[in-house]
Amino acid sequence: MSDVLNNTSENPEKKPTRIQAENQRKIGEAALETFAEFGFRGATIDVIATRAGMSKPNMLYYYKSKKDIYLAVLEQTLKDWLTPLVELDPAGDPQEEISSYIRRKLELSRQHPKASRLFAQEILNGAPHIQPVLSGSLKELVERKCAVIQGWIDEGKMARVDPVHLVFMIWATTQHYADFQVQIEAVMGRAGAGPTIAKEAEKTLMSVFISGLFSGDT
Amino acid sequence: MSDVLNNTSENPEKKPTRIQAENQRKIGEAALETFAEFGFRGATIDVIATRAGMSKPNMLYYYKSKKDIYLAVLEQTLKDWLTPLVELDPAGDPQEEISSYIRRKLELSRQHPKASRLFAQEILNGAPHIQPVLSGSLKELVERKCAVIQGWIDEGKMARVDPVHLVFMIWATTQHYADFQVQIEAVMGRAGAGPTIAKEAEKTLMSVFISGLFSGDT
DNA sequence: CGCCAACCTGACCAACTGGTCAAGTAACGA
DNA sequence: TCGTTACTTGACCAGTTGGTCAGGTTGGCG
Repeated sequence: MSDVLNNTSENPEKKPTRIQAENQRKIGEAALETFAEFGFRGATIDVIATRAGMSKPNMLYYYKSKKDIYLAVLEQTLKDWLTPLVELDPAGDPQEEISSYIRRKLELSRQHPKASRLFAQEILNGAPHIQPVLSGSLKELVERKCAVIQGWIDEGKMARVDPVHLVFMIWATTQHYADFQVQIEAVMGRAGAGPTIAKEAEKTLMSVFISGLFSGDT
Repeated sequence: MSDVLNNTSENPEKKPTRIQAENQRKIGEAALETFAEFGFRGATIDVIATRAGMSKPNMLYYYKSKKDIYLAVLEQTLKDWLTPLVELDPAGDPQEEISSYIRRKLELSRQHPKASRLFAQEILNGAPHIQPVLSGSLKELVERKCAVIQGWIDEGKMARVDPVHLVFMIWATTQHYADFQVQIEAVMGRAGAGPTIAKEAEKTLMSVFISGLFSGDT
């Protein structure tokens, strides 16, 4: 009997085969794409398996259920997601720190738009799988970083804005370019101009945020 | 035979009965809620019918298919959606116009969060039903209004930012409070404090946008 | 009151969905 | 080379889903 599998994240067993690693990568990619497009309920494991280039039973050999696949890919996404905020440095220069936070978030949005959309879907669906994370570690992280921002404000180093809403503004504006990509491309009338749009976006965001936060009229 | 029904938007027939109006309203409300939460594929007509308080066949007596229901509610949403931008007045004072545009969008987000989420779902799904609208009348509207903003910029009345990205920023920040409501409430740790959050949000958005756009250092 | 169209429903169906299983094939160390 | 284990699959199943239909009930108007 071989029941060593389904290494979602629980078994303490041996290292994965080459085939295992490769197939899990394929599945992850296909799942990300599919869940990002249709949400958990709307996505079907048939579609995911097809996009991953394997049969449905074979996919279920690696992850034992649709939910398992979803959780695996969501977990990875979530981790990547928080990294930029984690890196906001209390000891750094406020303007520099906020600038590079925005830049990092924009870059993440541009390089992993599907991950952003997956996350958006989860939240839109009511965050049924990650509610605890949101009101747990995410809340805690946000509070910690908001305290840092509040400190900068109190020192007169930036405009007096509500830190948490500022964070929301940054999340909103940066993720927008991933989540609403279709709309943006439609409105701007050029589907292939990703890099150009990204450059313009960064310039605009920077301009508004920086002069909105550091222009001195607190 | 009675086949006068299915007045999605095509038949040129007589005015709707009181029962008709009432049931279509119920269906619309339930459909909005359900599609907003699960997207087109993830929503089921059973759930919609149940939430609307009627049997599935009866619902299908008013709209002949799931897609019909979806299109009806999406169409209405889309109309409401564009109103604030339409009202941006070229003859008005730039700061006043942009301020009230943001305020109107925020208000819309607050009063119709489900509509916002429905729209977000449609875009995330790749906008399969409204692509033409996006690259047609929406694109046109945005271009017209961006020309107005560009005019203000050229007259030195506001900061030199790319108008279309400014519009995206406003869309992103305002809709965020509807689309990511669950996340916001989780992070802020108070589910019932809608009005309070909205007030803080408006203050923060205003502050950043206004001093970002009108603080004079172009 | 009597009639007709509007309204409503349980029962049904074919297609799809998540998931299982027995059995077959490929990889690889001894 | 051979046996064990990892890998893969077609066929299948039970539950769900979008949608139909024949027939029953109700509202309102003459």
